[in-house]
Order: sequence, then structure tokens, then C-alpha cells
Amino acid sequence: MPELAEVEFFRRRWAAGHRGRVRSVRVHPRARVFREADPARIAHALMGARLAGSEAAAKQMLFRFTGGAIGRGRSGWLGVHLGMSGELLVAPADQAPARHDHLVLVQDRRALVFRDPRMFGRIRFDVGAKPPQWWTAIAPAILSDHFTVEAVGDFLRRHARSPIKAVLLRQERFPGIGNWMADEVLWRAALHPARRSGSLRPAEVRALHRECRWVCREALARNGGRGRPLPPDLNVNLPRSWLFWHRWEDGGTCPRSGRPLARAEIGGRTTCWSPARQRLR
DNA sequence: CCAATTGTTATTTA
DNA sequence: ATAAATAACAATTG
Repeated sequence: MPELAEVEFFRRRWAAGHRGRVRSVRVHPRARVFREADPARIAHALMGARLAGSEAAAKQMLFRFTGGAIGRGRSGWLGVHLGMSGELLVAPADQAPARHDHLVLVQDRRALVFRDPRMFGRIRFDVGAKPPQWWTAIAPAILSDHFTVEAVGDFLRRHARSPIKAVLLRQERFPGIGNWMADEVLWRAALHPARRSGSLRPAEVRALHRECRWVCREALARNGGRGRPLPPDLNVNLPRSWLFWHRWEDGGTCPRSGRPLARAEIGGRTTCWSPARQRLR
């Protein structure tokens, strides 16, 4: 489920526990989400620690913990990737973990729950003075100054024979873009998802760059980006004018042209587009 | 039983 | 050697 703005939405949920101490940690130690971390070590380190802050980048989140068994001048860095079906929840402190709640951090007033039925998600953990390499290696954000038209053009040229849809899903240049956001961007840029990346003209590259930034900015704002109230549910504030609401409907129509939408597998993922707006070559 | 799912990564193919 | 395509991972639902 979670792409850029959705990840920020879930981070904000756990932010309810900022400044709170972890009183106990519950884990499903054999769960696949711990394939890159030692759940016993996480539980030991976080016991008594305080949630000091958090950030989101691309499809990942970083939660910083201090105190407890973590030494002075150091922090415990908890990395969360929600995969396909993961989510973060806030529950009453005494609520028993459900079947797919693989990591639960119990504070005095609430429990912070990581739930992931499909377990494509991932938990990572490190202790140190600075954020770990797996966090700092995330590509610079689409809304940062590093995401330029030139960088996009170079990247498309490097993957010239790949369909544009597949290239938009690559996190090393389009961090946080997932399947629905890629379709949304291509629809707004009026680019057919099967177009070879190397075939885009300069004006089309500029449109792609512009719509990437627009979709990221709007989706973040409407899902409670920093300084804005958190909506009650994920994506409820996206208008019906977005492709998002129509792409999975059977017999769905393009919110701009009213013409039928098409669906096919492109670049290995189910893709939705509006043939009336998005033409091949 | 079959197909589908908003993600990533290792392996195979070109 | 590099890039593109495919398989695999797991659980659930229709």
C-alpha cells in the first residue's frame, strides 16, 4: 500500500509517541520482517528508551530512540519499510498484539504497532551517533533541489529501452514513487506508460519532472504533511479528479476525458492509463 | 484451484 | 559489462 505520502501519514501516527518511554517491547521473533535485524537486540535496546524523533524518506521511516540501554551520545535507529501490506497503528497500551503485529512498542499511554500481513516489509536497527548507512543512502527527495530536469533526462537516457512506467518505479531516481503514483504522474503528463524512456522529447521530460513534483507535493499536503492536521484515513483528501480513485474500478473512466481507462501489465506491474490522453509515440 | 494485490531483490536473459 | 526481464518472497481474498 504505502508510497511517499502514505508513509508520511503512518510516521505521523507513531509521532503520537514522541517523548514517550518504551515500557515493554513485543515481537514475533521469527517473522520475516526481521530478516535484516535481530529482534531480541531491538527489544533489549529499546526497553526504557525514549522515542526522540522521526522522519520519513521515500518509502521508509526512521525512528530515533535515546536513553535506556542505549549509551550516552548515541541513538537507537529503528528503520521501517512497510513493503506492500504494512501499516503503523496506535493502540491502547494494554491491547494484545494481533496475528500480524510483528513489533509493538508499549508506552505508558499507548502502544505503537507495526503490522504487516504479507511481510514484504522490513525492520532495521542500529545504534550509533549518526543515522546508519541504510538510511543516508536513500536517494535525495523528489521535492529537493537535487531532483532536476537534467537528472531525470540523464536517468531516462541510461534506461532508454525500458518502458517509462518501469523507470518511474526505480527508487534510486524516483524515491517514494510506487505503482499508483507512477500511473498518476504519467496520466497527468499525458505520457503512455509503455513509451520507451529514450523516446521522450525534451518537453515531455520537463512535463514528467513537473508532474512528479506536483503529485508528490499535493499527495503530501493532503495526507497531513508537516504542519497540517492528519486526516482520519489514508488518502481520503485526494479529490475525485485524481486517477487514483478510478484506476481499479471495473469500467472506470478517465476523470479528464470521460473516456474508458485501459489496464495492462507494463514493466511487470498492472498499469492503468487513459488511451484518450496518453498515446504511444 | 486460479488470479490478483500501491514492493524489493536475486537471478537469468539479452 | 550493463540493462532488461523474470522469479521469488507471503498472505489473503475473490
